[in-house]
Amino acid sequence: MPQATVLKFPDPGPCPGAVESGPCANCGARSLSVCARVTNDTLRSLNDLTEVVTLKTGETLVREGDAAGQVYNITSGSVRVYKLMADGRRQIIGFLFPGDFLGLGSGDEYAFSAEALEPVTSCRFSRRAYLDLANQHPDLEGALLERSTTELAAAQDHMLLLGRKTAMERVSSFLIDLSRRNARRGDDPAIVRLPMTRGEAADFLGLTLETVSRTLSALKNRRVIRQSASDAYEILDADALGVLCGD
Amino acid sequence: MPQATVLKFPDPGPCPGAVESGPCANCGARSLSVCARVTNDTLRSLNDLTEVVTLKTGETLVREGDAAGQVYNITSGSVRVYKLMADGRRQIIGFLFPGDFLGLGSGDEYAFSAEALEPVTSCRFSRRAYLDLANQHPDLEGALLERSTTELAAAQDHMLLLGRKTAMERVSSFLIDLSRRNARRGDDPAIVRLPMTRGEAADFLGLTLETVSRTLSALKNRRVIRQSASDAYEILDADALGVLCGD
DNA sequence: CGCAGCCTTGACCATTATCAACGCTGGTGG
DNA sequence: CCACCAGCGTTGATAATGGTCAAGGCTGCG
Repeated sequence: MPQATVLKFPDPGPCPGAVESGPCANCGARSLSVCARVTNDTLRSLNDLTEVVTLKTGETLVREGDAAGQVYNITSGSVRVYKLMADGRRQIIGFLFPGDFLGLGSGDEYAFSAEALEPVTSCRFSRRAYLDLANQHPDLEGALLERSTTELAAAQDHMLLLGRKTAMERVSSFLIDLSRRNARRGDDPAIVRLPMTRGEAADFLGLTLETVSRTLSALKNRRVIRQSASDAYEILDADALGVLCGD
Repeated sequence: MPQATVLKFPDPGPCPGAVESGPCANCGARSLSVCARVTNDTLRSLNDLTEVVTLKTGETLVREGDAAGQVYNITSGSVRVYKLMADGRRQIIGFLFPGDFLGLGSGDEYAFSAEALEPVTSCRFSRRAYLDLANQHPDLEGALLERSTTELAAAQDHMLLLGRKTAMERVSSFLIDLSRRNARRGDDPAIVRLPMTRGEAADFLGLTLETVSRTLSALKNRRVIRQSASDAYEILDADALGVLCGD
């Protein structure tokens, strides 16, 4: 089983939620995730209980059923979060990118597993300590609730996708979603990177890898997207994609 | 458009979360939903901002896109929560039964609509006031977070169902889920009531109404379930159902 | 250079959707 | 009071979307 490399967090380093692209433009703290609501004072407290964790491709962050003791904030790379059925069928619940949290909304045990899709760096801290800290900092508590609300809304959108959308609508929605997440992080929304395999995209979209491949090919043939790197597509016609996604 | 009947809450009446079956066995408060964690003092404060709302079949509790000003706690009846696509395709996000909350984990706007599946009574209170109160009562805040965690876990289970399960596995999982919810409310887990139409069950399970009907017939023919009323089934072989549900 | 892993494409198949007919039930109005 | 009708449920026949199986190509790494 792969083991994570653990480095002690340098003091005074970036706060949880910091990303490689640097400090947040709004609050000056090096955090994309919580800056809008959380004071620098709170951020300093968070710093004290953080350690940096780096993982290689395929290494495990959390395992379904394990005690939910830790929270991660991704600072670089990407992560797959998934559930397995007894016979090996896999549903990927979501992909995490820099700025995203893992494990905040868990009960006593993680209800999912999470693995690095590519080399990952993350800030890890105790979930208990984080929740205690949130109790003392209403601004952090608010950010936490807002975060879980966003996550739930995304889950509901994904239920609509899985339950009612066609293959073309699913793939189009996926590209739009990735593009929007780029925009939120300050990356180019026209260039969508797909760090996951076709099989992983399929397990996220409720399809097979062949159907994902065929559908991407169809979008290429229609000149809606263009392959701009081995793992990236350029969106040529965002309007068409918006129509194809169904909503 | 149907209009809800609004009655002023009688003082000192049941707290939000109360159900018709009476007070909670643990804390004495008439609440199924928050009793495990919330003090009677907090409950009294909640009482003050509550009004009772009754709805007839088909009436609307909240509409997707409306300002998320109110929270509901269902005390009797059942509710469908759903999202629509532009062309009318519907994904039902979940069904609510007595003790369930609606609208707690919302942003500025509701991301879904909700309608009464049958006559409903509920306690309604201001979301803002509720969140403010939660800020002052750590026990309530904790209950709130726990609730949103549970909801998220349920959403993730449902994603697995929608993305990866067969029709038989979906219907079996659905029956098991309803049975478990019965047990949690103190009802008989062997008798599952289906207050929704086949079409509504289908829109929840990502199937068509015909497939739901056929699958229930197959379960009847296999003597796994038995129709015990026009809208209820008895689970004859819970073990078989457990195998059929896939996990 | 060769191999492993991933991607693409084709041919065929199966699960589930669609279309259709008909039965049941409960509510309404003659 | 009974007949009719609307809405729901069941079942059958057929169709289509996406899955399965298979072959071959590309890329990167040892």
